Amino acid sequence: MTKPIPSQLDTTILAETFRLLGDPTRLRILFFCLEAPRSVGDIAASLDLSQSLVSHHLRLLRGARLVRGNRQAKQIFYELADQHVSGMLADMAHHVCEEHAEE
Amino acid sequence: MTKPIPSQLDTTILAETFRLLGDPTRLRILFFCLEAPRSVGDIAASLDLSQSLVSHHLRLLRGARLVRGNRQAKQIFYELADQHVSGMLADMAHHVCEEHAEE
DNA sequence: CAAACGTATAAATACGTGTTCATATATCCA
DNA sequence: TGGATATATGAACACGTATTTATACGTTTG
Repeated sequence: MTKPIPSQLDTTILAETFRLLGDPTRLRILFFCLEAPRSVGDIAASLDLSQSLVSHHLRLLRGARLVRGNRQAKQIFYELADQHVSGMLADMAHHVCEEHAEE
Repeated sequence: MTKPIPSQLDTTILAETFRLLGDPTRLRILFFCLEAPRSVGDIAASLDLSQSLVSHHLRLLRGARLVRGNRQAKQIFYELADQHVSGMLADMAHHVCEEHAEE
């Protein structure tokens, strides 16, 4: 039940994750993949982004193990990789709505 | 019990918060203030940062209503402004420890 | 009031990074 | 195998931003 301060290293690692979540485009991609696994093309078309841009962002998200891609024929379907992340995103999506009500 | 996708605007707002959390220095400041309200000088000394740098970061955190400062004589003590944020940070601090155990 | 202390602001710089454009890799189909 | 589709990669650029240095503002105490 302690509330220890994370080490500087832990903090840096955690910040790295937050940093990735801190881009609107990436966050939109994550929320879109939160509903269901989505192909790169679907993401690009649905969010009105270039295929290249989506791919670049997915690479970063993959590198941080935030998303996970499954090849299905020509397409690759991406989904949230971690229960932690998807849970947190869902919470955040919930909180962001409440924020508007406050004050 | 729905799991709606946040609007693009909501996502941008949320990303703004994540972006602020995505810097190691700021995150260290937040964790340090999570334990107790801290003066700017205390933050700077304890985390080995310049007073100016701490002040700059606090300004950003204040702007996003993530921290809140109370003047006490010459010093200003900063603490986490929002229950949401402090709760999330505590969770994160918890998760980041678990991560190490995984795999 | 003036000096001292604590904090905030301004300007400048160095660096990272989001985006685009062009091209490469990979998988399927005729 | 060759063409078509889907995804990934590389280079280049524009822009934001974290940090430093110097200075200003505000508050307390002689």
